[in-house]
Amino acid sequence: MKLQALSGMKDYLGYESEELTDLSNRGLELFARAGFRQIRTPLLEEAELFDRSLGSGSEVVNKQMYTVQQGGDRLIALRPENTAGVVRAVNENRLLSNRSQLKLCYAGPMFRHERPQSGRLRQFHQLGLELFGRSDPLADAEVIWLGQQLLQQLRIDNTKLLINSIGCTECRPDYIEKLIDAVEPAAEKLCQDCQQRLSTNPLRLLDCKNSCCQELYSDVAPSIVDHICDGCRKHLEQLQEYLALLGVESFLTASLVRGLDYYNRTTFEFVSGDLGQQDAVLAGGRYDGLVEQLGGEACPAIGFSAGLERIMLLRSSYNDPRVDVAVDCYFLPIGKQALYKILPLVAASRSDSSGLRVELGNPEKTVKSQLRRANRYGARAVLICGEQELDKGLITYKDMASGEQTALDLTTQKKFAEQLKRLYFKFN
RNA sequence: GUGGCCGUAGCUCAGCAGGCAGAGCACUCGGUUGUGGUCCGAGUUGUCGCCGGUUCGAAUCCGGUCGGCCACCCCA
Repeated sequence: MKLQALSGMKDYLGYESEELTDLSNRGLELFARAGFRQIRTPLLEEAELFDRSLGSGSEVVNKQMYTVQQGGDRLIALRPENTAGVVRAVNENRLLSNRSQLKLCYAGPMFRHERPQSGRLRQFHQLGLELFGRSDPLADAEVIWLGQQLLQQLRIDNTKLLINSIGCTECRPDYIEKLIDAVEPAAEKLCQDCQQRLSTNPLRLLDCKNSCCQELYSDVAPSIVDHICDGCRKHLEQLQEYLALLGVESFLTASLVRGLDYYNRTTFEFVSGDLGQQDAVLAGGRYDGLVEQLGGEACPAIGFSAGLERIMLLRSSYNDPRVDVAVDCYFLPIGKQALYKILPLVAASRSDSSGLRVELGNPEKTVKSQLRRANRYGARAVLICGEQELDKGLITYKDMASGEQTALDLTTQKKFAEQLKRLYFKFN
Protein backbone atom coordinates (compact mmCIF):
# COMPACT_ATOMS: atom_id res chain seq x y z
CA MET A 1 0.00 0.00 0.00
CA LYS A 2 1.14 3.47 -0.84
CA LEU A 3 2.12 5.64 2.07
CA GLN A 4 0.04 8.72 2.44
CA ALA A 5 -0.95 11.26 5.04
CA LEU A 6 -3.78 10.26 7.34
CA SER A 7 -7.23 11.47 6.50
CA GLY A 8 -7.73 15.03 7.64
CA MET A 9 -3.99 15.59 8.11
CA LYS A 10 -2.25 18.00 5.85
CA ASP A 11 1.24 18.85 4.62
CA TYR A 12 1.87 22.58 4.79
CA LEU A 13 4.09 23.28 1.82
CA GLY A 14 6.27 26.32 1.29
CA TYR A 15 4.08 29.36 1.41
CA GLU A 16 1.45 27.68 3.57
CA SER A 17 3.92 26.76 6.25
CA GLU A 18 5.49 30.19 6.16
CA GLU A 19 2.12 31.85 6.45
CA LEU A 20 1.15 29.64 9.37
CA THR A 21 4.28 30.67 11.21
CA ASP A 22 3.81 34.29 10.26
CA LEU A 23 0.18 34.44 11.41
CA SER A 24 1.07 32.85 14.76
CA ASN A 25 3.90 35.28 15.29
CA ARG A 26 1.85 38.33 14.45
CA GLY A 27 -0.91 37.19 16.78
CA LEU A 28 1.42 36.45 19.66
CA GLU A 29 3.06 39.83 19.17
CA LEU A 30 -0.29 41.60 19.30
CA PHE A 31 -1.17 39.73 22.49
CA ALA A 32 2.23 40.52 23.99
CA ARG A 33 1.52 44.22 23.57
CA ALA A 34 -1.56 43.70 25.74
CA GLY A 35 0.53 41.98 28.40
CA PHE A 36 0.06 38.33 27.51
CA ARG A 37 2.96 35.93 28.03
CA GLN A 38 3.35 32.78 26.01
CA ILE A 39 2.66 29.30 27.28
CA ARG A 40 3.35 26.04 25.50
CA THR A 41 1.73 23.01 27.05
CA PRO A 42 2.10 19.37 25.95
CA LEU A 43 0.14 18.02 23.01
CA LEU A 44 -0.66 14.97 25.12
CA GLU A 45 -2.63 15.12 28.33
CA GLU A 46 -4.42 12.69 30.51
CA ALA A 47 -7.81 12.07 28.86
CA GLU A 48 -9.50 12.71 32.16
CA LEU A 49 -8.50 16.36 31.96
CA PHE A 50 -10.77 16.83 28.97
CA ASP A 51 -13.57 14.74 30.43
CA ARG A 52 -13.62 16.92 33.49
CA SER A 53 -13.39 20.25 31.71
CA LEU A 54 -15.17 19.99 28.39
CA GLY A 55 -17.77 17.67 29.85
CA SER A 56 -17.97 13.95 29.29
CA GLY A 57 -21.24 14.44 27.44
CA SER A 58 -19.78 16.85 24.91
CA GLU A 59 -19.34 15.79 21.34
CA VAL A 60 -15.65 16.65 21.39
CA VAL A 61 -14.85 14.35 24.28
CA ASN A 62 -17.30 11.66 23.32
CA LYS A 63 -16.43 11.08 19.73
CA GLN A 64 -13.59 13.28 18.61
CA MET A 65 -10.62 12.66 20.85
CA TYR A 66 -7.57 10.74 19.73
CA THR A 67 -6.76 8.57 22.70
CA VAL A 68 -4.12 6.01 23.49
CA GLN A 69 -4.27 3.41 26.19
CA GLN A 70 -1.03 3.51 28.07
CA GLY A 71 0.11 0.95 30.57
CA GLY A 72 -2.78 -0.46 32.56
CA ASP A 73 -5.77 1.82 32.69
CA ARG A 74 -4.15 5.11 31.95
CA LEU A 75 -5.82 6.81 28.99
CA ILE A 76 -4.01 9.68 27.36
CA ALA A 77 -5.32 12.00 24.67
CA LEU A 78 -4.08 14.40 22.02
CA ARG A 79 -5.46 17.77 23.03
CA PRO A 80 -8.68 18.66 21.20
CA GLU A 81 -8.42 22.26 22.45
CA ASN A 82 -6.07 24.20 24.64
CA THR A 83 -7.96 25.83 27.49
CA ALA A 84 -8.06 22.70 29.63
CA GLY A 85 -4.32 22.17 29.28
CA VAL A 86 -3.54 25.78 30.08
CA VAL A 87 -5.70 25.67 33.19
CA ARG A 88 -4.02 22.44 34.26
CA ALA A 89 -0.62 24.08 33.82
CA VAL A 90 -1.70 27.19 35.70
CA ASN A 91 -2.76 25.07 38.64
CA GLU A 92 0.19 22.73 38.52
CA ASN A 93 2.76 25.54 38.39
CA ARG A 94 0.84 27.72 40.84
CA LEU A 95 0.91 30.60 38.41
CA LEU A 96 -1.96 32.29 40.20
CA SER A 97 -0.38 32.50 43.61
CA ASN A 98 0.73 36.00 44.51
CA ARG A 99 -1.09 37.64 41.71
CA SER A 100 -4.61 38.72 41.01
CA GLN A 101 -4.42 38.57 37.24
CA LEU A 102 -2.67 36.32 34.76
CA LYS A 103 -2.53 36.69 31.00
CA LEU A 104 -1.41 33.80 28.80
CA CYS A 105 -1.39 33.19 25.06
CA TYR A 106 -0.48 30.29 22.82
CA ALA A 107 -0.37 28.93 19.30
CA GLY A 108 -0.19 25.32 18.28
CA PRO A 109 -1.82 22.22 16.84
CA MET A 110 -5.03 20.64 18.13
CA PHE A 111 -6.53 17.29 17.20
CA ARG A 112 -10.10 16.23 16.69
CA HIS A 113 -11.22 13.06 15.00
CA GLU A 114 -14.15 14.32 12.94
CA ARG A 115 -15.04 14.10 9.30
CA PRO A 116 -12.76 16.48 7.37
CA GLN A 117 -14.19 19.30 5.35
CA SER A 118 -12.97 22.62 4.14
CA GLY A 119 -11.98 24.63 7.20
CA ARG A 120 -12.01 21.50 9.27
CA LEU A 121 -8.99 19.28 9.67
CA ARG A 122 -8.18 16.56 12.15
CA GLN A 123 -4.96 18.33 13.00
CA PHE A 124 -5.47 22.05 12.92
CA HIS A 125 -3.87 25.10 14.49
CA GLN A 126 -5.24 27.48 17.00
CA LEU A 127 -4.02 30.82 18.23
CA GLY A 128 -5.56 32.00 21.44
CA LEU A 129 -5.35 33.61 24.82
CA GLU A 130 -6.64 33.19 28.35
CA LEU A 131 -7.14 35.91 30.94
CA PHE A 132 -7.37 34.71 34.56
CA GLY A 133 -8.47 36.49 37.71
CA ARG A 134 -10.93 38.97 36.30
CA SER A 135 -14.66 38.60 36.63
CA ASP A 136 -15.57 42.13 35.54
CA PRO A 137 -17.12 42.78 32.13
CA LEU A 138 -14.23 45.07 31.29
CA ALA A 139 -12.07 41.95 31.03
CA ASP A 140 -14.54 40.46 28.55
CA ALA A 141 -14.45 43.65 26.54
CA GLU A 142 -10.66 43.73 26.42
CA VAL A 143 -10.48 40.11 25.34
CA ILE A 144 -13.09 40.53 22.65
CA TRP A 145 -11.42 43.72 21.47
CA LEU A 146 -8.17 41.79 21.10
CA GLY A 147 -9.97 39.19 19.04
CA GLN A 148 -11.28 41.86 16.77
CA GLN A 149 -7.86 43.52 16.52
CA LEU A 150 -6.31 40.21 15.58
CA LEU A 151 -8.73 39.70 12.71
CA GLN A 152 -8.38 43.27 11.61
CA GLN A 153 -4.58 43.18 11.59
CA LEU A 154 -4.60 39.95 9.65
CA ARG A 155 -6.85 41.65 7.10
CA ILE A 156 -9.88 39.51 7.79
CA ASP A 157 -12.88 41.68 7.26
CA ASN A 158 -16.51 40.80 6.67
CA THR A 159 -16.74 39.09 10.01
CA LYS A 160 -19.60 39.55 12.39
CA LEU A 161 -19.33 39.36 16.14
CA LEU A 162 -22.06 37.38 17.86
CA ILE A 163 -22.35 37.55 21.62
CA ASN A 164 -24.63 35.98 24.15
CA SER A 165 -24.85 35.17 27.83
CA ILE A 166 -25.65 31.65 28.86
CA GLY A 167 -26.08 32.61 32.50
CA CYS A 168 -24.36 31.12 35.50
CA THR A 169 -24.78 28.09 37.70
CA GLU A 170 -27.45 30.02 39.62
CA CYS A 171 -29.77 31.01 36.82
CA ARG A 172 -29.09 28.58 34.01
CA PRO A 173 -30.83 25.56 35.59
CA ASP A 174 -34.00 27.65 36.02
CA TYR A 175 -33.88 28.70 32.41
CA ILE A 176 -33.29 25.19 31.18
CA GLU A 177 -36.31 24.03 33.13
CA LYS A 178 -38.46 26.72 31.52
CA LEU A 179 -37.07 25.81 28.13
CA ILE A 180 -37.94 22.17 28.55
CA ASP A 181 -41.41 23.02 29.78
CA ALA A 182 -42.00 25.19 26.75
CA VAL A 183 -40.69 22.77 24.17
CA GLU A 184 -41.74 19.42 25.54
CA PRO A 185 -45.43 19.64 24.56
CA ALA A 186 -44.33 19.94 20.93
CA ALA A 187 -41.58 17.35 21.19
CA GLU A 188 -43.09 15.22 18.46
CA LYS A 189 -42.58 17.93 15.87
CA LEU A 190 -38.86 18.21 16.57
CA CYS A 191 -36.14 16.65 14.48
CA GLN A 192 -34.47 13.45 15.67
CA ASP A 193 -31.45 15.31 17.02
CA CYS A 194 -33.53 17.75 19.00
CA GLN A 195 -35.59 15.00 20.57
CA GLN A 196 -32.29 13.57 21.73
CA ARG A 197 -31.05 16.96 22.92
CA LEU A 198 -34.17 17.50 24.96
CA SER A 199 -32.92 14.96 27.44
CA THR A 200 -29.13 15.19 27.05
CA ASN A 201 -28.32 18.86 26.44
CA PRO A 202 -31.42 21.07 26.22
CA LEU A 203 -29.43 24.29 25.70
CA ARG A 204 -28.22 22.96 22.39
CA LEU A 205 -31.79 22.89 21.12
CA LEU A 206 -31.36 26.57 20.45
CA ASP A 207 -28.74 26.34 17.74
CA CYS A 208 -30.34 23.51 15.79
CA LYS A 209 -30.02 24.22 12.08
CA ASN A 210 -33.29 22.57 11.20
CA SER A 211 -35.64 25.34 10.11
CA CYS A 212 -38.74 23.62 11.48
CA CYS A 213 -37.18 23.43 14.93
CA GLN A 214 -36.01 27.03 14.68
CA GLU A 215 -39.52 28.21 13.86
CA LEU A 216 -40.94 26.35 16.78
CA TYR A 217 -38.35 27.77 19.17
CA SER A 218 -38.88 31.33 18.04
CA ASP A 219 -42.55 30.82 18.83
CA VAL A 220 -42.46 29.04 22.14
CA ALA A 221 -38.95 29.03 23.58
CA PRO A 222 -38.15 31.69 26.16
CA SER A 223 -35.10 33.78 25.30
CA ILE A 224 -32.17 33.08 27.57
CA VAL A 225 -31.22 36.73 28.01
CA ASP A 226 -34.68 37.40 29.46
CA HIS A 227 -34.19 34.74 32.08
CA ILE A 228 -30.68 35.15 33.39
CA CYS A 229 -30.22 36.56 36.86
CA ASP A 230 -29.60 40.22 37.64
CA GLY A 231 -25.87 39.70 38.02
CA CYS A 232 -25.57 38.03 34.66
CA ARG A 233 -27.77 40.61 32.97
CA LYS A 234 -25.79 43.52 34.35
CA HIS A 235 -22.58 41.83 33.26
CA LEU A 236 -23.90 41.50 29.74
CA GLU A 237 -25.22 45.04 29.58
CA GLN A 238 -22.00 46.50 30.87
CA LEU A 239 -20.03 44.45 28.35
CA GLN A 240 -22.16 45.76 25.52
CA GLU A 241 -21.49 49.29 26.70
CA TYR A 242 -17.75 48.74 26.78
CA LEU A 243 -17.77 47.16 23.35
CA ALA A 244 -19.65 50.12 21.97
CA LEU A 245 -17.11 52.40 23.58
CA LEU A 246 -14.31 50.45 21.93
CA GLY A 247 -16.05 50.69 18.58
CA VAL A 248 -16.68 46.96 18.39
CA GLU A 249 -19.99 46.18 16.78
CA SER A 250 -21.72 43.15 18.25
CA PHE A 251 -24.93 41.25 17.69
CA LEU A 252 -26.73 39.72 20.60
CA THR A 253 -27.59 36.21 19.45
CA ALA A 254 -29.70 34.16 21.80
CA SER A 255 -29.01 30.97 19.88
CA LEU A 256 -25.25 31.18 20.43
CA VAL A 257 -24.75 28.29 22.81
CA ARG A 258 -21.34 26.79 22.81
CA GLY A 259 -20.58 23.12 22.90
CA LEU A 260 -18.13 22.96 25.76
CA ASP A 261 -19.52 22.59 29.25
CA TYR A 262 -17.17 24.96 31.02
CA TYR A 263 -18.59 28.18 29.68
CA ASN A 264 -20.76 30.55 31.70
CA ARG A 265 -22.04 34.06 31.15
CA THR A 266 -20.36 35.58 28.10
CA THR A 267 -19.96 33.54 24.94
CA PHE A 268 -18.90 35.04 21.64
CA GLU A 269 -17.98 34.09 18.12
CA PHE A 270 -16.62 35.96 15.12
CA VAL A 271 -18.27 34.39 12.09
CA SER A 272 -17.62 34.87 8.41
CA GLY A 273 -20.02 34.37 5.57
CA ASP A 274 -17.18 33.26 3.32
CA LEU A 275 -16.36 30.00 5.05
CA GLY A 276 -19.30 27.78 4.19
CA GLN A 277 -20.72 25.88 7.10
CA GLN A 278 -17.61 26.13 9.26
CA ASP A 279 -18.16 29.80 9.77
CA ALA A 280 -16.55 30.47 13.15
CA VAL A 281 -13.13 32.07 12.79
CA LEU A 282 -12.50 33.01 16.38
CA ALA A 283 -14.58 32.02 19.36
CA GLY A 284 -14.50 31.91 23.10
CA GLY A 285 -16.20 32.72 26.32
CA ARG A 286 -16.04 33.04 30.05
CA TYR A 287 -15.30 30.03 32.22
CA ASP A 288 -15.41 31.13 35.84
CA GLY A 289 -15.71 27.68 37.36
CA LEU A 290 -13.07 25.76 35.48
CA VAL A 291 -9.94 26.58 37.49
CA GLU A 292 -11.54 25.36 40.67
CA GLN A 293 -13.13 22.41 38.93
CA LEU A 294 -9.66 21.27 37.91
CA GLY A 295 -8.33 21.50 41.44
CA GLY A 296 -7.17 25.09 41.78
CA GLU A 297 -8.37 27.98 43.92
CA ALA A 298 -11.57 29.43 42.54
CA CYS A 299 -10.66 31.96 39.85
CA PRO A 300 -12.72 33.57 37.11
CA ALA A 301 -11.35 33.53 33.58
CA ILE A 302 -12.14 34.25 29.95
CA GLY A 303 -10.45 33.39 26.69
CA PHE A 304 -10.77 32.67 23.02
CA SER A 305 -9.06 30.86 20.25
CA ALA A 306 -8.88 31.42 16.53
CA GLY A 307 -8.61 28.78 13.81
CA LEU A 308 -5.51 29.56 11.76
CA GLU A 309 -6.50 27.39 8.80
CA ARG A 310 -9.81 29.21 8.59
CA ILE A 311 -7.98 32.52 8.70
CA MET A 312 -5.78 31.33 5.86
CA LEU A 313 -8.82 30.34 3.82
CA LEU A 314 -10.25 33.81 4.26
CA ARG A 315 -7.01 35.53 3.37
CA SER A 316 -6.55 33.56 0.17
CA SER A 317 -10.07 34.28 -0.97
CA TYR A 318 -9.42 38.01 -0.79
CA ASN A 319 -5.94 38.28 -2.18
CA ASP A 320 -3.77 35.74 -3.86
CA PRO A 321 -0.41 35.94 -2.19
CA ARG A 322 1.00 32.71 -3.58
CA VAL A 323 4.14 34.20 -5.04
CA ASP A 324 7.34 32.28 -4.74
CA VAL A 325 10.15 34.17 -3.16
CA ALA A 326 12.65 35.34 -5.76
CA VAL A 327 16.37 34.74 -5.54
CA ASP A 328 18.49 37.87 -5.37
CA CYS A 329 21.83 36.63 -6.67
CA TYR A 330 22.54 33.53 -8.70
CA PHE A 331 26.19 32.45 -8.80
CA LEU A 332 27.05 30.80 -12.08
CA PRO A 333 30.30 28.81 -12.23
CA ILE A 334 31.58 27.53 -15.55
CA GLY A 335 33.67 24.47 -14.80
CA LYS A 336 35.21 23.16 -11.64
CA GLN A 337 37.98 25.75 -11.31
CA ALA A 338 35.37 28.48 -11.31
CA LEU A 339 33.39 26.61 -8.67
CA TYR A 340 36.44 26.64 -6.39
CA LYS A 341 36.61 30.38 -6.75
CA ILE A 342 32.91 30.97 -6.33
CA LEU A 343 32.02 28.65 -3.47
CA PRO A 344 33.56 30.81 -0.73
CA LEU A 345 31.81 33.84 -2.18
CA VAL A 346 28.48 32.06 -2.04
CA ALA A 347 29.08 31.10 1.56
CA ALA A 348 30.04 34.65 2.45
CA SER A 349 27.08 36.16 0.64
CA ARG A 350 24.66 33.87 2.40
CA SER A 351 25.94 34.61 5.86
CA ASP A 352 26.79 38.31 5.71
CA SER A 353 24.50 41.09 6.83
CA SER A 354 23.14 41.88 3.37
CA GLY A 355 20.20 39.51 3.75
CA LEU A 356 20.44 38.60 0.09
CA ARG A 357 18.96 35.30 -1.03
CA VAL A 358 21.67 33.44 -2.87
CA GLU A 359 21.53 30.43 -5.18
CA LEU A 360 24.42 28.43 -6.63
CA GLY A 361 24.43 26.98 -10.15
CA ASN A 362 25.80 23.68 -11.38
CA PRO A 363 29.31 23.99 -12.90
CA GLU A 364 28.71 20.94 -15.12
CA LYS A 365 25.78 22.56 -16.88
CA THR A 366 26.02 24.90 -19.84
CA VAL A 367 25.85 28.63 -19.37
CA LYS A 368 22.60 28.65 -21.25
CA SER A 369 20.88 26.17 -19.00
CA GLN A 370 22.22 27.81 -15.86
CA LEU A 371 20.94 31.18 -17.02
CA ARG A 372 17.59 29.65 -17.81
CA ARG A 373 17.41 28.35 -14.30
CA ALA A 374 18.51 31.69 -12.83
CA ASN A 375 15.74 33.32 -14.78
CA ARG A 376 13.19 30.82 -13.55
CA TYR A 377 14.22 31.54 -9.97
CA GLY A 378 13.54 35.18 -10.63
CA ALA A 379 17.17 36.10 -9.95
CA ARG A 380 17.78 39.83 -10.20
CA ALA A 381 21.50 39.41 -10.61
CA VAL A 382 23.75 36.65 -11.89
CA LEU A 383 27.43 36.40 -11.04
CA ILE A 384 29.30 34.60 -13.76
CA CYS A 385 32.72 33.07 -13.34
CA GLY A 386 34.55 31.11 -16.07
CA GLU A 387 37.97 30.94 -17.63
CA GLN A 388 37.88 34.53 -18.84
CA GLU A 389 37.17 35.79 -15.34
CA LEU A 390 39.62 33.44 -13.65
CA ASP A 391 42.46 34.70 -15.86
CA LYS A 392 41.85 38.29 -14.86
CA GLY A 393 40.81 37.73 -11.24
CA LEU A 394 37.36 39.09 -11.99
CA ILE A 395 33.77 38.03 -11.75
CA THR A 396 31.05 39.22 -14.11
CA TYR A 397 27.99 40.85 -12.62
CA LYS A 398 24.95 40.63 -14.87
CA ASP A 399 21.78 42.54 -14.12
CA MET A 400 18.93 40.37 -15.37
CA ALA A 401 16.43 43.10 -16.03
CA SER A 402 18.67 45.22 -18.26
CA GLY A 403 21.14 42.54 -19.34
CA GLU A 404 23.93 44.97 -18.46
CA GLN A 405 27.21 43.37 -17.34
CA THR A 406 29.95 44.76 -15.12
CA ALA A 407 33.30 43.35 -14.01
CA LEU A 408 33.87 42.99 -10.28
CA ASP A 409 37.26 42.75 -8.68
CA LEU A 410 37.81 39.43 -6.98
CA THR A 411 41.10 40.13 -5.23
CA THR A 412 39.70 40.26 -1.73
CA GLN A 413 36.39 38.96 -0.49
CA LYS A 414 35.57 42.09 1.41
CA LYS A 415 36.06 44.26 -1.62
CA PHE A 416 33.90 41.88 -3.63
CA ALA A 417 31.05 42.03 -1.13
CA GLU A 418 31.06 45.80 -1.15
CA GLN A 419 31.00 45.97 -4.92
CA LEU A 420 28.26 43.39 -5.11
CA LYS A 421 26.10 45.27 -2.69
CA ARG A 422 26.67 48.57 -4.43
CA LEU A 423 25.75 47.15 -7.80
CA TYR A 424 22.82 45.18 -6.50
CA PHE A 425 21.22 48.19 -4.93
CA LYS A 426 22.04 50.36 -7.91
CA PHE A 427 19.93 48.12 -10.11
CA ASN A 428 17.09 47.50 -7.69
C1' G B 1 -20.60 8.29 12.76
C1' U B 2 -24.46 9.13 8.16
C1' G B 3 -25.34 10.64 3.02
C1' G B 4 -23.98 12.77 -2.15
C1' C B 5 -20.03 13.80 -5.80
C1' C B 6 -14.96 12.78 -7.18
C1' G B 7 -9.70 10.21 -7.87
C1' U B 8 -6.02 9.56 -15.34
C1' A B 9 1.60 12.69 -16.35
C1' G B 10 4.76 17.39 -11.63
C1' C B 11 -0.09 20.81 -12.41
C1' U B 12 -5.13 21.63 -14.89
C1' C B 13 -7.96 18.21 -17.13
C1' A B 14 -9.89 15.22 -21.73
C1' G B 15 -10.73 9.98 -22.78
C1' C B 16 -15.77 6.18 -19.93
C1' A B 17 -22.57 2.81 -24.37
C1' G B 18 -15.27 -2.14 -22.93
C1' G B 19 -10.47 -2.60 -28.10
C1' C B 20 -2.55 0.37 -28.38
C1' A B 21 -2.84 6.05 -22.49
C1' G B 22 -4.04 11.68 -24.46
C1' A B 23 -3.86 17.48 -24.62
C1' G B 24 -2.27 22.13 -22.61
C1' C B 25 1.08 23.96 -19.17
C1' A B 26 5.61 22.52 -16.77
C1' C B 27 10.32 20.02 -17.25
C1' U B 28 15.08 18.50 -20.16
C1' C B 29 17.97 19.31 -24.45
C1' G B 30 18.99 21.85 -29.02
C1' G B 31 18.66 26.34 -32.61
C1' U B 32 27.80 25.79 -33.47
C1' U B 33 32.55 29.87 -29.42
C1' G B 34 30.37 31.47 -22.53
C1' U B 35 24.40 34.52 -22.04
C1' G B 36 18.16 33.98 -19.68
C1' G B 37 13.14 35.71 -20.76
C1' U B 38 10.07 35.76 -26.49
C1' C B 39 10.25 32.49 -30.72
C1' C B 40 11.26 27.66 -33.30
C1' G B 41 12.43 22.34 -32.99
C1' A B 42 13.07 17.62 -30.48
C1' G B 43 12.43 14.70 -26.16
C1' U B 44 11.08 12.64 -21.10
C1' U B 45 7.25 11.75 -17.70
C1' G B 46 1.87 7.13 -15.91
C1' U B 47 0.88 0.98 -10.71
C1' C B 48 -5.42 5.42 -14.93
C1' G B 49 -5.64 5.85 -6.07
C1' C B 50 -5.44 0.55 -4.24
C1' C B 51 -7.51 -4.66 -4.00
C1' G B 52 -10.68 -7.97 -6.11
C1' G B 53 -14.82 -9.47 -9.66
C1' U B 54 -17.24 -9.76 -14.73
C1' U B 55 -14.95 -10.27 -19.73
C1' C B 56 -11.17 -12.96 -25.14
C1' G B 57 -10.02 -7.94 -23.52
C1' A B 58 -11.29 -3.01 -18.06
C1' A B 59 -8.94 3.84 -17.19
C1' U B 60 -14.09 2.65 -18.88
C1' C B 61 -18.87 -2.09 -15.96
C1' C B 62 -19.54 -4.24 -10.67
C1' G B 63 -17.98 -4.81 -5.33
C1' G B 64 -14.77 -3.38 -1.57
C1' U B 65 -11.08 -0.13 0.33
C1' C B 66 -8.06 4.38 0.92
C1' G B 67 -7.97 9.56 -0.03
C1' G B 68 -10.39 14.36 -1.42
C1' C B 69 -14.63 17.77 -1.76
C1' C B 70 -19.61 18.90 -0.01
C1' A B 71 -23.77 18.38 3.35
C1' C B 72 -25.52 16.41 8.24
C1' C B 73 -23.50 16.10 13.23
C1' C B 74 -20.22 19.14 15.82
C1' C B 75 -16.76 22.92 16.00
C1' A B 76 -11.85 26.90 15.42
